[in-house]
Amino acid sequence: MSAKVTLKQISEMAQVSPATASRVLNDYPNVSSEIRRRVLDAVQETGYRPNPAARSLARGKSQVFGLIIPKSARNLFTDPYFARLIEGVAEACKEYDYVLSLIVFHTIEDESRIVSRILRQQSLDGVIVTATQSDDSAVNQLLDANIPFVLVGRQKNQNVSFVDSDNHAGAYMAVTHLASLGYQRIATITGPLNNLAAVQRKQGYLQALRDRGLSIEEALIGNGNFTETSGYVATQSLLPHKPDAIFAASDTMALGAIRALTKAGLSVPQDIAIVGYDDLPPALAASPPLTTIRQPIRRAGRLAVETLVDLLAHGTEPTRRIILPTELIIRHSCGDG
Amino acid sequence: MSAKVTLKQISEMAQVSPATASRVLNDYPNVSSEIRRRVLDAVQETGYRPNPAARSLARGKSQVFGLIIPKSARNLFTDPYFARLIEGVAEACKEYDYVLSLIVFHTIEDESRIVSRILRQQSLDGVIVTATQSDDSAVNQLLDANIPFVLVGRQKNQNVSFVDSDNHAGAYMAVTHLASLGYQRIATITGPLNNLAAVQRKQGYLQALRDRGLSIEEALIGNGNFTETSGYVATQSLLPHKPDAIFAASDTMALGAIRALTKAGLSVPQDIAIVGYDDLPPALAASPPLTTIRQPIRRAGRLAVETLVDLLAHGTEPTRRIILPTELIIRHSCGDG
DNA sequence: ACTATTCGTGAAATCGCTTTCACAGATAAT
DNA sequence: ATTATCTGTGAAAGCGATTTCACGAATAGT
Repeated sequence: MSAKVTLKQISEMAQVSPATASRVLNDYPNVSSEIRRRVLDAVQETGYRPNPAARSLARGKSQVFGLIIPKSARNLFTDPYFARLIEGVAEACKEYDYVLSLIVFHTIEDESRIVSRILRQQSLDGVIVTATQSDDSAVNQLLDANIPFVLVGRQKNQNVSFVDSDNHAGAYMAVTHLASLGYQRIATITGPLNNLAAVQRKQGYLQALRDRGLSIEEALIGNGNFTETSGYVATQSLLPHKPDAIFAASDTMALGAIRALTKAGLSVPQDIAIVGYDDLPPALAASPPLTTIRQPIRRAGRLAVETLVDLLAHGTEPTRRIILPTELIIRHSCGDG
Repeated sequence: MSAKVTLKQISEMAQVSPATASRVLNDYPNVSSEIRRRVLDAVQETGYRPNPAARSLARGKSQVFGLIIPKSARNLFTDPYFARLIEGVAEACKEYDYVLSLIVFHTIEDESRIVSRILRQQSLDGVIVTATQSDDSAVNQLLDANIPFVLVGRQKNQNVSFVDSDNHAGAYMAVTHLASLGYQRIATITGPLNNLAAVQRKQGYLQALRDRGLSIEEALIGNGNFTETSGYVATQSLLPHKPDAIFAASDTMALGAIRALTKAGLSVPQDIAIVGYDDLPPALAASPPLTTIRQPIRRAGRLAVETLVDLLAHGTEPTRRIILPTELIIRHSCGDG
């Protein structure tokens, strides 16, 4: 029950050559059912599992996927977003029998260097990259190196496979919801605009305003960077312009907004309505519980893996573009529900 | 610059045998400095990196650590705790040149099965286990199988290496802080008592009460399970007994407590003081910002890896027991600061 | 009935690195 | 001076799979 079993032993037990045993294990077509059974029995009996290192060496594939989280995401790492994403990725990797290797950059030199190390080392079959900024060099390096990868969250470069949620539609939904409740002076707090998701949410906001016939006021657009503090600060600069509702491009910023409003003696939603984005746990616990946009993060992680598997099996062309739907979760920060 | 470089090529460039080249790469003592230089030069020039699969195969080690997160932690996975822990672990793994393989259980059958799969597969050099419950079978299996591992967070079984933070001292500090501010009827909301950390925090609470000469009242001890909701519920059952302060064994529960208090028309800290535990980001964003106990989670992750490396190098005996200090972070939920 | 395919199987090479063994030359011990 | 011990190095044997090649048997084609 203990010492490692090898293919050779299996083949002896089944009285076939290792070659044939290997064929059985890899589901090759041309093996007689009789032999297939004998081998499978031996495997069953011994609890044999192929040695991954040997297999990697012989096949020239590692059966490892890397999940790379660039330095720029460092502050975001405390964000439950990543926990969710990682969870989805880990789960799917396990299912497809890949080992998940987590690669977190900490310093900038890391970033440029590690990617090239990955290549030489030929140790990753594919890579999932998340939280890229518009200018991320990692993407280009990966591209140059011709190593299969998929992005979670889009990037400007059109020529890559990605899975993303529909930021534009999510923001549009949020703002439309506010408008339909009768709010007129709807402000927004954006994310950092070097992040494509942030840009798209902003555009969704603008589009909704236009479609609703509401005017766009520069003063009602505050800039944040997804952090609580930035939400707090942005809200303070928004207040003089008398918004009656705020669409924050992340829950965390929405929380900051609430804090600023409370401090200013305003109450939510009586004085100002708020919609967040993400539907992370704190949104539910906030007071009032936050109306927000939910994006299927875990599913995105899983799909990223599945896309990668697909890429490996069927080639990287054409690039896969997957956009997941978002939902409006109505709670109490808009005065309805 | 591209196609994979092998040891053989290096050895040819340096005009030595592959054996010697290997020696250089692995820092063996008996190689002349002349040859060492030649080999190193060739490595430099080609950007050679040993093929991990081949190395694993030859050495019989995988250079992979597993981080296993049992099913029981599932609900906790949204907890930033894990993000932090993973970050620490990932960082240290990278430093020590290990690949980190994330193993998340989803179903119970998973748990019992996967561990045994890990063994057969001989694919993990070591394992870090977190969020174990008192009765976790994974630990015993690992023990039986003789595979090196370290726990993050203690467990009842004394015979294992672990890194943990000082839960008892943390709780003690929190409660002592409340007592020294003059609070007399200090309640607590515990974590699930099948979790050793929760038990230890409760004991720290009790001890502090005793040392301060405060009486212990069963009615002031509420049971929670680390979730927001459980904090909310526990607080409601606590209120009839008129506590003037609450020590919640997690920030998340503290948030639930605040919600319950607010709903009951009580304000923090004027009516009731609160101390949390963890110092996760929401603690800062809460209103009022939460006084809490900070534990060095990321560091714990890093130390777990280092301990594992040590275990591998110097044997698993004696078991390593590392207890990290906690800090009291004073903010505004206790009426001071 | 006879050559041409297809099938099922085993022998052996290979993947890239580590490690044991043997050996010559240098150094130390007697 | 002679034998014993190191030292530095290379040849070659693994590590445990996969895969190519070859070959006899079975099947198909004419």
